[in-house]
Amino acid sequence: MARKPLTTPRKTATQDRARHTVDALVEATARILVRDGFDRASTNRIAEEAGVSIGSLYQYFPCKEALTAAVIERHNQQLMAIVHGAFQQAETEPVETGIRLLVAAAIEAHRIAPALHCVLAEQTPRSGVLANVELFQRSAYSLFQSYLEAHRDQVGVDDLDLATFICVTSIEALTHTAVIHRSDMLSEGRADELVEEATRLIAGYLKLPARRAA
Amino acid sequence: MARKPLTTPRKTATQDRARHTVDALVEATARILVRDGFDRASTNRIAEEAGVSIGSLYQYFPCKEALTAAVIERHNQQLMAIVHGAFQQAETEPVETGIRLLVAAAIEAHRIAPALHCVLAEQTPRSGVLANVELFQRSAYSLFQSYLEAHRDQVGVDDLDLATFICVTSIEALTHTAVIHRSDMLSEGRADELVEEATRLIAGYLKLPARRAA
Amino acid sequence: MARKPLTTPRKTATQDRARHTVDALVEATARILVRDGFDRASTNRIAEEAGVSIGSLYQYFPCKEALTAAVIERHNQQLMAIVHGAFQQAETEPVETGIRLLVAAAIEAHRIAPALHCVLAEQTPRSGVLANVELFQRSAYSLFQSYLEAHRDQVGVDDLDLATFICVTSIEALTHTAVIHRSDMLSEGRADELVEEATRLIAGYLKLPARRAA
Amino acid sequence: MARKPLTTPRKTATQDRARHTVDALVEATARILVRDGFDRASTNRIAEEAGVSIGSLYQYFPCKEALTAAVIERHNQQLMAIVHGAFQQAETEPVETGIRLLVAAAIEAHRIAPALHCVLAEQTPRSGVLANVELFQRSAYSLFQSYLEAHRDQVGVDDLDLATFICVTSIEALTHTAVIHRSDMLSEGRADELVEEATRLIAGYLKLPARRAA
DNA sequence: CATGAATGAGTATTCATTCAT
DNA sequence: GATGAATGAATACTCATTCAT
Repeated sequence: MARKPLTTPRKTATQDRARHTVDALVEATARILVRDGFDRASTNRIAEEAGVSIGSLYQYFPCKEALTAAVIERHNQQLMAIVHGAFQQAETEPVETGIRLLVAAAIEAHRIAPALHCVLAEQTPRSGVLANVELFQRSAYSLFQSYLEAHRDQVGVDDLDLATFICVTSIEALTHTAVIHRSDMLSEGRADELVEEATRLIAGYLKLPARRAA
Repeated sequence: MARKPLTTPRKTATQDRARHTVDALVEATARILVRDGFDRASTNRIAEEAGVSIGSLYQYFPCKEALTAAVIERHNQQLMAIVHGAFQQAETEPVETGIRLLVAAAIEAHRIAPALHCVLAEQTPRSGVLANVELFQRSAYSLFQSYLEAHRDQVGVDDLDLATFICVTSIEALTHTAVIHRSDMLSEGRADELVEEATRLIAGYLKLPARRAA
Repeated sequence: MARKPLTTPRKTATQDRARHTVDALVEATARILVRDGFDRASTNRIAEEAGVSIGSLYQYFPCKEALTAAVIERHNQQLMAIVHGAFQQAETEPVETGIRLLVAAAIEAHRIAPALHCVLAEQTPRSGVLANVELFQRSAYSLFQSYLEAHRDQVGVDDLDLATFICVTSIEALTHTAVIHRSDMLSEGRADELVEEATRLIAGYLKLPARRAA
Repeated sequence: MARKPLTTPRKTATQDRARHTVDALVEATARILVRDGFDRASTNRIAEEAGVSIGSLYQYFPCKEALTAAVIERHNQQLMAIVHGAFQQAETEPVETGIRLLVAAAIEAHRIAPALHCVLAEQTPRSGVLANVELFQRSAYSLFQSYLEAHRDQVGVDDLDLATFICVTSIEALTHTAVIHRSDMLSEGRADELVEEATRLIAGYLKLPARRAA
C-alpha cells in the first residue's frame, strides 16, 4: 500500500515531442495487450514496441500500472463518447425507444475494440490503481439514473437506485457477454434480435406497475 | 506405480498423508488467492502457507495452473450444489415463484466465498486449464434452458436460446455485482428487495407475449 | 571428493528377486539414456521405467552415478567379449591379417549398441566414478601391446608403448567416428573399404622399418 | 532500437561498457567450465564469477547454451588460426614435411587451452547450438581434402574422401589423446618422437600404392 | 531530456536423496 | 525388504525499475 505510486503521468506533455512519445507508449501498450496478453506486456517490450527507450517510458509513466491505466482511460473515453451520445438521443424519446437506443449504443461501444476490451476485462487485474474501469460504470450509472428520473411518469419503479442497478448491470452484462463470448449473436440480422429482446427485458421491467402501492 | 501389495493399511495410511497434503495445498491456494491476490500467489508461497515443501507441491500438481484449477473446481462444485438444488425446487413451481427461488439461490451461491469468487472472477486469467470457470456457466445455462422448456406454456418467448442467454446472463450479473460490489444491497431487509426486483425483471420478461405472432 | 560415494552395488544380489530388480534397473537406465538422453535420466524416472520404487533403487545403487557406472560396465563387458575374441584369432595370424581382424572387431563392437555408445561417449560426464570407460581402453591397450610383442619380428617399431598408443588410438577413433558420425561409411560394401584402408594405415605403419637404426 | 542520435561518443562509451560485460561473461564461463566442469556451470555462478548481475547476463546471452557457444566459438577461432597457418606452410612442402607440419600444428593447437578443450570435448553436450564444435572439424576436413588434391601426384589413394577421413580422424585423435590423457608423451624430447611417429603413420599411409590397380 | 546498461529479487520447476511406515 | 511421500537446494530465466552517461 504505502509505496503505491501514482497513476497520473509524471508531467503533462506540453511539448509536441513529449506528447508524441506518450501517445506512442499508450498505443504500444494497447497493441501488446491485445497481441500478447497482459502477462507478456513488460515495460521493456512496450518501450521497444513504441520505439522509445525504457528510460523515456519511466519519464512519463511512474510505473507499469500507470500505462495500463492510461489505456483504460482512453478506452473509457471512447466508450463514453458513444454512451453519452445515446443518452442525449434517448432523452427526448419514449422509454421503449430510449432503452432501445441505449442497448444499441452499449453493443456499439463494446464493438469499438472488442479484443482490447476483453483483455482489459478478463486479464487485467483490478488491483489498486486500475479500479478506474469502474469510473465508466459509475458514470453510466448516474446518467441512467438521471434518465429514469426524467421519465418517472412512464416508469413504475419506486426505488430509483435499485432500478438503476438492475438496468445498468443487466445491459452491461448482456452486451458485454454477447460481444465477448457470443459473437454469433451479433451476426447480421441476429444483432437486431438481441437488441429487441434486451429492450423487452428492460423496458418491460420499467413499465411494470410499482410493487409497493402502499 | 510399482504393483501395490495387499496390505491396505499401509497403502491407506500413506494415502491419508497424501490426501492431507493435497487438501492443505488447495486450501492454502484459496487462502492466498483471497489474501494476496492471484499475482502474488507463487508456488513457493503456496507451499509455505500449506506447511509443505515445494517438492511436495509438484508431486501432486503438475504446474501452477493445476492448483488454481483445483480451487476453481472445488468452488464450482459448491456453487453447483446450491444451484442444482434450486432448480429442483423450482421445477414444480409456477414461473414467478421458480425464478424467485433461482435468484435467491444465485445470491446464496455467490455468498459462499465472495472474496474467493471475486478473485476467481476478476484476477484469474481464463487461459488454458482454467476455462472451467465457464463449465459452471455452461451447466447453469443448460439447466435454465431445460427449465424454460418445461414451462413453455407459461412463457411467451419464441427463441429459447436467446431467452436463456438473457435470463442467465442477467441473473448472474445482478447477483454477482450485488455480492461483489454492492454488499450494501444485501443487508438485512434490502436483500429481499433485490430478489424481488430481479424476479420482476426476469419473470416479467418471460411472461411478456412473444414478439413474433407472425 | 570426500563425500564421493562408492560405485559398487550395495549388496550382491544373492536372491533371485534382488538380481531381477538390479537387472531391471540397469536395463531401464540404458533404455532411458538412449531414449531421453543423460540429462533427462532422473533416478525417479529410472525407477518408474524399471517398475521399481525409488526406495528400492537406492537399496541397490548408492547414487545416480552408480547406475550409469553399471550400464557402462555392462557395455564394456560386451565390447570386451568381442575384442578379446578378435585378439585370440589374430594371435596366430600374420600382422596384416591380424590387424584386419582387429579393425573389423572394433567396428563390430561399436555396432553392438551404437545409440547407447553415443550417449555414453558424448553426454555422460566422465567425472569421478565414471572414468571406467577408460578401463576398457586400458585393457585393449595392454592386449595390443602383448600382440605387438608377440609379433615383434614382423614389425619395425622400436618404441612399443608409443606404437601401441598410435595404433590403439587410431583404430578406436576411426571405428568410433565411423559408427557415430559417418554411418554412411558402414553401408553394405563400403564397410569393407573402411576396414581395408584402416588396415593399410595400421599394418603399413607397423611394417615400416624402424626409424632408429642406431 | 530507438534511433541513435549522432553523438558517437556517448554511444561508443556505452558500447565499451557492454563489450566489457560480454567479455567478462565469456571469460568467466571458460574459467568455470575449466574449474568446476560443465554441470556446475550455472548461469548464476557464471554471472557471479564475471562480477555481473544475472540480469546483465541475460541481456547479452539469450540462454545458457549461448554462453557455451560463445566460448566454443572463441576457442575454435584460436584453433583455426594455428591450423590455417600450418596448412599454408604445408602447401608448398613435400608430403612428408607437410604432414609433419600439420601434426605439429595439431599438437600446438590442443595445447592452447588443454583443460578447456577437454571440458568442451568431454563434458559439453553437442546438442543444438553447440554443434559448432564440429564446425571446426568440418573445416579442418575440407582443408585437408584440398591439401590431398593438391598433392595427388605424391599420394597413392584413390578414394579422397575416405583417405581424408582416415588422416584427419587419426591426427585429431592422436594429438587430442596425447594432450589430454598422455601429457607424459609431450615432455621435452618425447614430443618430437610423437610427431615423428604420427607423421610416419600418416605419410606412410598416403605414400602406399593405391589398393585398386584393377 | 533521452538513453540503455545494469540490477537482483522473484518465478516456476526439477531431482537426488532420505526415512517413516 | 520394499514403498513412496516428503524434502529443499538448485536451476534457468524474467521484469519492473534505477541511474550514470
